[in-house]
Amino acid sequence: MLPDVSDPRKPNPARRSERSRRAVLGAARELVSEVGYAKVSIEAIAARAGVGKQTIYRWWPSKGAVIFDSFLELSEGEGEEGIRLPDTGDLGADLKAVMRATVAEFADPAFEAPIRALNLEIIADPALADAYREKLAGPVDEAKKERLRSAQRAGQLAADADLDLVLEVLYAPLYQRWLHRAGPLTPQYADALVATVLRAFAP
Amino acid sequence: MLPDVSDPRKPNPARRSERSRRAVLGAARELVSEVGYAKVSIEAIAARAGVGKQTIYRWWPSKGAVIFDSFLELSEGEGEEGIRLPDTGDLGADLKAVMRATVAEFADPAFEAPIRALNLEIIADPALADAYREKLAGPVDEAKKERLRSAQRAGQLAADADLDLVLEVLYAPLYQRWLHRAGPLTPQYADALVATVLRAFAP
Amino acid sequence: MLPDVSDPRKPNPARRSERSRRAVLGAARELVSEVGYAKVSIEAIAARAGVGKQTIYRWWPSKGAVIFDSFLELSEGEGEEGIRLPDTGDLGADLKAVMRATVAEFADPAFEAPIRALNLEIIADPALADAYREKLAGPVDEAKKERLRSAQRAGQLAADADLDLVLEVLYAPLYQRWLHRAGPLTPQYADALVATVLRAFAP
Amino acid sequence: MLPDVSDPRKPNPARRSERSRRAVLGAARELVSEVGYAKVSIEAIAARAGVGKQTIYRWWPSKGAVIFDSFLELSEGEGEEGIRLPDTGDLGADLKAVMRATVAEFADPAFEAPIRALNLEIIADPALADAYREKLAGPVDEAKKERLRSAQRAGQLAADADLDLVLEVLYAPLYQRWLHRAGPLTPQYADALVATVLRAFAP
DNA sequence: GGTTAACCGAGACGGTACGTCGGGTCTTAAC
DNA sequence: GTTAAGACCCGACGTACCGTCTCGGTTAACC
Repeated sequence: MLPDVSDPRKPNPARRSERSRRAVLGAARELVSEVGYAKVSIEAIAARAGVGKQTIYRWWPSKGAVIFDSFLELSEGEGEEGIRLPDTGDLGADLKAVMRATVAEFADPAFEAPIRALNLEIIADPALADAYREKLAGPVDEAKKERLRSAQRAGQLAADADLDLVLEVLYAPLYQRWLHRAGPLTPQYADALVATVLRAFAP
Repeated sequence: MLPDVSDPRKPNPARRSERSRRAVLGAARELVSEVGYAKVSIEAIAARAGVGKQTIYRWWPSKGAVIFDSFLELSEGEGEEGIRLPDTGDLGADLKAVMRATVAEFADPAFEAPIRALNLEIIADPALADAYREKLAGPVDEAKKERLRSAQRAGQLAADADLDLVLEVLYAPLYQRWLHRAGPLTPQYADALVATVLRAFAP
Repeated sequence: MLPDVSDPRKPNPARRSERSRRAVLGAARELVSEVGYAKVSIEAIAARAGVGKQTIYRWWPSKGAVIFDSFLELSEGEGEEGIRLPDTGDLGADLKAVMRATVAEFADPAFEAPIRALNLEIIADPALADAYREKLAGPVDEAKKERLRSAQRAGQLAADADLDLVLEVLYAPLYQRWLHRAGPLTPQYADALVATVLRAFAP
Repeated sequence: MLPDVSDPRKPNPARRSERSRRAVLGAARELVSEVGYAKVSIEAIAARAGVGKQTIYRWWPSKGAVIFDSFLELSEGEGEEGIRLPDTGDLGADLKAVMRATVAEFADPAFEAPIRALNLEIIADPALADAYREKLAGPVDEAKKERLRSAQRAGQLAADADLDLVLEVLYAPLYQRWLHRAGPLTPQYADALVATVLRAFAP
């Protein structure tokens, strides 16, 4: 057997220190909350984590990747497969509940800084965008689509509706408002989006 | 009347060098296209523009502000009041044309770097976001709403539709796809968005 | 007749503002005392004096020249020709008095900064060294030599003694000690120097 | 024992790069010769040495200290204990030889710039003055005093003469002339100083 | 007594260097 | 062989001054 040909001095993950990994991700999370994404430096993460800079460079390709991983870490184990939206049989009511919760989450100033940081990374770095879609957004979107399929079966949504499009029409306006700080995020706004989608994709 | 109390050594705009201003904005524009937003440095802008660094720091608060201004500069005088959307009387056809053009613009790799740069700034800096909405997005949005009002009068759009919401539903999904590189931007996608809006906000 | 060939836009001294001249020299003096020679900037002198920078550049070739002039100003009118050393007939006693006074002056911390500044300039700039010898040191040295000649006539000093050398042997050790901070400047030290000179140049 | 409380992030000298140290001192030496002390910048030293600026700031407190060190380096290993003045038994002859050599050295234009630079630093910075006396002047002065003691034993010099004073009377006039460019440095001048000292401190 | 040339204050300009921060690489010692 | 530690080279930061260059506004000399 040939030795790993994609050689470039790859470290051996088997010997990786779990202790250091967690310390780095924890420090990254703290620092993003404290000083904001732009002002976080690898130097500071290493110092806070009590870790050599090299240890960070060895295992992550960029500052963005570290911080992204620190978000991943948070969301993991959250439900383990178990992400599932409420299904009372009334699509409108269920969507309103979910959208109002989303609006509330975005409006929480405590989440402002880290979520914005996460989005800046994703926008700037295609690789992170892929990882985001696969690891974070993907499972959630799948759960949402599952609820929509249930609605289709119940005759509350056009059977031929493009579910990706439905989700985009539902979430993108909210996302854009928040991203651009273009207006207030209120429960009424959430309701309006749900109403719009129900009308656009009625059977 | 008191002499401007917010003293901190403000420079006198009357003596500002127009020559330097244009050189800086031009250099900023070039550099963003060449190396991308993140890698542009004030140092490089000053060097390229043949200008002292202090001249930049004197008139702009941040790198983002310089680059933002360089975009503003581009769009100015573009229409001078004259932004107006086509109005053939057929809202669907007109919107499709506009949306397809927008899709094409976003897909053009030459605009990728600068537009992404602009968006990163806007997302990261509330002050720039305000300026963006007022100076760049505002006039365009107003023109779009004007077209929608025309459609309302023609009975092609619900008279009580929230035009801000209409625009968001129309553009935000497209914007999000592009921002997250979440899928291809095709003419079909543009058409689908138009169809969705027409259905959602039908009279 | 040719117009002044050494043309380079010489300003006309007749129109020079005496007010500005004094303000500049005063500010220079103050700043040297406050922050030390090395940290004085032309910018600061101009600001303190309430004068445009150009006004300084118009009339002085360098920072050193300004500061040097500020010293000249101080010493002028001091005696107008009238510098004369005490002559009681006892050379030893007279020299001791003068040397002890000199020692005391050098030891005064208030004079430390400015005198050191003056010396740094003189050492670094040959032109200023010439001006110093002519305008400041010259008259004083001449007065000292006059006293020595009186001593020669009185038979207290060798008639063929090289008076420049005598002065150097008297003052240079003191000067060097002060300049290099190589030891304490005491009245005893002054006395020792006088004794040395009297022995070396006894008739 | 407490760990060095004067904490401020002191670097660890054990890990210091000898390569960088020598490169910096070499570059400093060259630049002083080429452009003169005042025009040497830390930036230029770093560039010439192929060294990061931080490496200089890490190990030296000021430009003066770097340049001073570059002189120290030169004089080291020069004699290793071995500084010793000629002792033919004839103090006058020996001193004349030494003083004439000193005069010749000072008159050499190649040494003018660096030596003047060294002196400016010493005069301006008390810390460097101390280092100078201890590391450079000290050993040489001790050798000179040794020769003088030998002369005292031989009855050529007053047994109670203050040797520090003797050295000052011998060297300070010469030093002052050179520093102020106050006159020519000739072998005759050297002889005159020796004669003066011999007379002043004759037994 | 009115014109005009100069000096004046102010301060923006293109630059150089400052001293600091952080990036990413490399070395050392400890485990 | 990975780790914590941290020195290294490098590039950029934002600031301080440099010496030059307009600007209006006095001001003194000459018409």
